[in-house]
Amino acid sequence: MTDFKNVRVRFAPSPTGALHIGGGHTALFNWLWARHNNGKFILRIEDTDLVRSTKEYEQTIMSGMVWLGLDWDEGPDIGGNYGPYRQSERLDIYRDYANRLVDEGKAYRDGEAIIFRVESGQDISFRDIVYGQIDVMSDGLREKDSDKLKDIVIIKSDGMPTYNYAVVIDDHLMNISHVIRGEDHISNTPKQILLYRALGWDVPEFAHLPMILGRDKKKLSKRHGATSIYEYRDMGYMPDSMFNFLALLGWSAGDDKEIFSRNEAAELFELSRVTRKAAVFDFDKLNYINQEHLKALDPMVRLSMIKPFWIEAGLPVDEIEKSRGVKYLADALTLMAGRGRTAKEMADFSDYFVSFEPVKSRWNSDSLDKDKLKEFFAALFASDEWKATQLEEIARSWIGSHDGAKMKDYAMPLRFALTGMKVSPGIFEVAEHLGLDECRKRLQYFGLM
RNA sequence: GGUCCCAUCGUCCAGAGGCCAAGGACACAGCCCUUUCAAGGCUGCGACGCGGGUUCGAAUCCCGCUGGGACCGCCA
Repeated sequence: MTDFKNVRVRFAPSPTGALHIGGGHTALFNWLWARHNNGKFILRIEDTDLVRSTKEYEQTIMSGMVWLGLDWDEGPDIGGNYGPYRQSERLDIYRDYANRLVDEGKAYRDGEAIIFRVESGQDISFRDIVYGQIDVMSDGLREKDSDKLKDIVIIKSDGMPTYNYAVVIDDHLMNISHVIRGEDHISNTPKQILLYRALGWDVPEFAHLPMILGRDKKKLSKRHGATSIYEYRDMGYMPDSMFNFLALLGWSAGDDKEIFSRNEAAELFELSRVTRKAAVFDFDKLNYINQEHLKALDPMVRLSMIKPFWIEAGLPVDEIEKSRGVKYLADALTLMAGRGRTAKEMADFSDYFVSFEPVKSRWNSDSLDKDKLKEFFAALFASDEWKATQLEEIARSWIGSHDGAKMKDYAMPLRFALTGMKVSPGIFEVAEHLGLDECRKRLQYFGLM
């Protein structure tokens, strides 16, 4: 399966909406196959639906792909030897071949449209790389609720080609070796094969991909909530994680490795290992994968992922970066190790490193018995070094020498005063990182010093 | 209604006749660690839809049933 020469695959979205999960999944598998074989990944815009297609969506889809890390070798923006890559710019090509079909008596005109005649008794079976042999006879191409044979419209009355026709012309002319697309296209394939034959062309390899379903096992749609790739970005999922997660829907390398990079996936990917069963989009797994990537990230890169969410929350990130340095922020996130599954969660859980304001609004010290705490904090601040290990040591010995004192009765108030949260990394580490002055400031504010 | 596809733990995958009294991951439960929550470690729960074949032997092959899904548009 790896001996294919000159692999050329394409992702051919119609610009009628943002890049959604299903489209991203298809694009991803095409990219994987191209990169695995050192082939070409082509982006082709199928904008033949005049009323729904827009340039804005075309742009959005491209940025969605860029975000996912799917780079293409030929496309409307960068050109290539097989252009144009926008179907609306290939109209004369479709026209010419349609006329040829009419001249040969294989198609006829009806109104302004051109329609391909479907003959009965044609064996239009094909072998799919993932689904195997699929047997179909042309007699099965019927009109809905009728037993009439259904001819195929190839040029619409508005002069635009139909999907089933344009896809054949383009895939052939663009020298596509493998047509990799969603399983919902399996039943379109026989029609396209009829067209390939009428035109006298060889058919490419076909590989259909399993669908992605919602939790209710219905085709993923708006009803299931987020469908656009961008919505995931905004929720705090990172591109590497989305890539990793999507790659695992309908494919596995066969080993137990589930967390991997784009390059590792490209290296291991095999079309023959793609699953046939539709897969349910599982947020739990996505969360897990995102968390794993979050943990593994280089500190500076991690910071760049978290920063936008801090800024969105109105925190003075740039100010802190200037006064305390980027390393302070990056290290703060390293301290968060494993806390937070999305970038947004991690940002929310660590806001107190950026500003004291959110802490003030989250907590007050009214119900505390401050006298004992003040004694304890005074002991802490007497430390000759503001280091976590040292602070903890002092805390333990202070607690050991005070009858009935428990660590949590002192550590928790400290945690609340410093973070405003009942949950945080080890509180002495937090204290060390915040620094003596900042800690004093916070404790004083709460009347604990 | 017609054509086609699919069917292993709740979910994602492994399994391509004996290595499977079915393995991993997520989720869930419990324990350990512990100043909290995570992370980490350990344990547990949990599936081959049903019925027939073929075979010495079937999750794996065949048939039927059932259950899902896709398509049948001058949308893609």
